[in-house]
Amino acid sequence: MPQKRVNIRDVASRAGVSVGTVSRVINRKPVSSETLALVNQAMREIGFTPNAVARSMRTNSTLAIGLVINDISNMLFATIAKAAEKVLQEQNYSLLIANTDNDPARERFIIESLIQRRVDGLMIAVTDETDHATNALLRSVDFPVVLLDRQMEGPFDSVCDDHAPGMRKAIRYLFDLGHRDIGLITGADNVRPGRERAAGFRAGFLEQDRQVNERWLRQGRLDALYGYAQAIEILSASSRPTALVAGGNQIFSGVLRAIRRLDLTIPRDLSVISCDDVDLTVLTDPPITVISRDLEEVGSVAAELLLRRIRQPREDERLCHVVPTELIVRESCSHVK
Amino acid sequence: MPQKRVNIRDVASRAGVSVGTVSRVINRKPVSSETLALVNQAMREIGFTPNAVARSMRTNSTLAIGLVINDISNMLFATIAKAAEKVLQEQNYSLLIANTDNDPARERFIIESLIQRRVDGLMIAVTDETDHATNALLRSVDFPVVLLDRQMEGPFDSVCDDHAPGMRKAIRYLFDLGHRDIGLITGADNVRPGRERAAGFRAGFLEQDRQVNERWLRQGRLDALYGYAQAIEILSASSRPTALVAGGNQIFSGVLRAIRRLDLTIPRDLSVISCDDVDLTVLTDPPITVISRDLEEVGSVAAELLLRRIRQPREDERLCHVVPTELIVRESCSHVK
DNA sequence: CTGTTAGCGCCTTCAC
DNA sequence: GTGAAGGCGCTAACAG
Repeated sequence: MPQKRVNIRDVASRAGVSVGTVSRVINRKPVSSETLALVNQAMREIGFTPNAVARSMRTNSTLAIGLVINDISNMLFATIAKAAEKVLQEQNYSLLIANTDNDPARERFIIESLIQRRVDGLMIAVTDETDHATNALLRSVDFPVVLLDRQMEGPFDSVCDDHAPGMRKAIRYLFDLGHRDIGLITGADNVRPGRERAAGFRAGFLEQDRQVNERWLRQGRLDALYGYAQAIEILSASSRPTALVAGGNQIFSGVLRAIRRLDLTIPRDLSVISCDDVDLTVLTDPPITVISRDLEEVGSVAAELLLRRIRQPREDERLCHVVPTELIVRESCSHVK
Repeated sequence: MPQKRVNIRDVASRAGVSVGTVSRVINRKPVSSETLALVNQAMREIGFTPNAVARSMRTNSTLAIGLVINDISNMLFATIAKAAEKVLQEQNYSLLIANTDNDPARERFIIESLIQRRVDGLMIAVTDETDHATNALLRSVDFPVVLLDRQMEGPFDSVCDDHAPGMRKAIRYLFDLGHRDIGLITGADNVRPGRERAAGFRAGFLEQDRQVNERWLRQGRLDALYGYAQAIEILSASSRPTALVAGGNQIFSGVLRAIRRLDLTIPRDLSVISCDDVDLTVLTDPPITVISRDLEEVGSVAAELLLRRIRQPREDERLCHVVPTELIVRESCSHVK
């Protein structure tokens, strides 16, 4: 573990030039080819590595971006993170990832820590869009913020998925198959995916001049446990829907668990549609019909939006990139009657 | 976007104290209760946020840890990352995540960037344990490094999983069921999980005084595409094994795809064992017998090891925490004959 | 093209 | 318990 306390000044004296010249070499500014060689050699000889902390301090830019999400071990966020990191890495930015675990207080703590670290930008899927403290904090920030499938008042760009239209397509599809008794389990209204999916669900029924059965519309959380509990409730009641939509990839995992537990067969006993295409929906038997979207697009567009805004922080209107949603029909839904 | 260019000096003059005193308040050093209140109020009034970059520069510590992996969208790494981040967050450390995409050159680039950023520590699952350039780079580093299920010469702590014994248990289990024709698809020898799983596989056969059928032992990569391709080859040959072990969670995904494609039924046509317990193995039908380990332990122990070493960088011998492996029997294997 | 110099914001002696 | 001063490593402005 060689302690490298070598700095630009050491390089300068070793190469017989000034620190300014070394700095220029590091930053690829015009330098005579002789001094360039000289400096490069000196750097190699004494094992110099530029100190990004000092540079950040001086340039007032850290080339670091924060990503704040519930849980990186959720495939959804992991996929988004990967795509975002790819874009950032190409531009020499680094990605700081922090999990809020759905805790607003923790979320705020994380944001403050990122502020102190002077990140150049932030991508965040806030835990609760109606949380005023978080909103105030995000508004107070002096770097660009991109919301990941969230809506909040403030000068934020966002990448949003077209959940509602997707859900309508799904409902229409189910109606076409003869289903009238349809359930949906998804997140609460304080978070865009839950809100939009529920809205699309209602819109789908409206379009058919049908009433939503409120007992079968469950809006709470987006996690597997919630999906499991609600599915058990809905499916073990005396009368149950003929089709159930899992409004979220983790919810689907819970729903499937419930279906196995109750020993139901898809699609004989129950038609099922999920959101987000993951291994599980493709590889389970039968393969599951899903409302899908390009998650990598979410991540890479979010990163690009951020970089753009960092480079030209014009005060003009905020962008909202919407990612389309698509119904992929597989074998998890059957005709009714 | 209020530009906050307030620093410790502004706070000091606002509060009518010296910068030293403000610094003491920030760092919770003893200060008279009056000045404490004074300073706190001043900080609030002018909206002061400590600058972690400047602090890092001064204290020579960034409170940042790097995590270098192939692909954060691999459940394996996502789970590890989550557990590690939790531990780090509690200690006020932040986590920088970068994907190598299995590219050694990119991996080196990332490591160098982390060095320049002066991270306080690094967790890494190197792409290729035999890569000398990467090894040299990691040895040259002046902060602690923890290897994630990898082995390399050098002053590195590591967290390793007990793959070989787990694989032996699996083989023994299959033999007990009457299987003699067993295949394994896993990573190459230049990466610990692949090497250990293959070793355990061979050991299992040795223990039974049986020969491994080399046609059915495939060591290449740990991704789904490789798993798929190899499974197709093995399973569509004129004679095929009665049992197949997927040596990795992504490989299993590919294997399952191949099985569906060839329209085989588990366990009637083929017994299957996978490694790592994920949604897919639990929820597919039938549920899959797996060699499992506690992935969260991997992440949290790695973080703890790192923090320990950061706090006391004694030169004493390197630690290798080994995480046990366990065979979870489910319904994917049947008796033979 | 190159050298010199003044800080970036903070912490840490050292006096008081 | 508090104030003053130096410097962490680097970049940017200016002068040559």
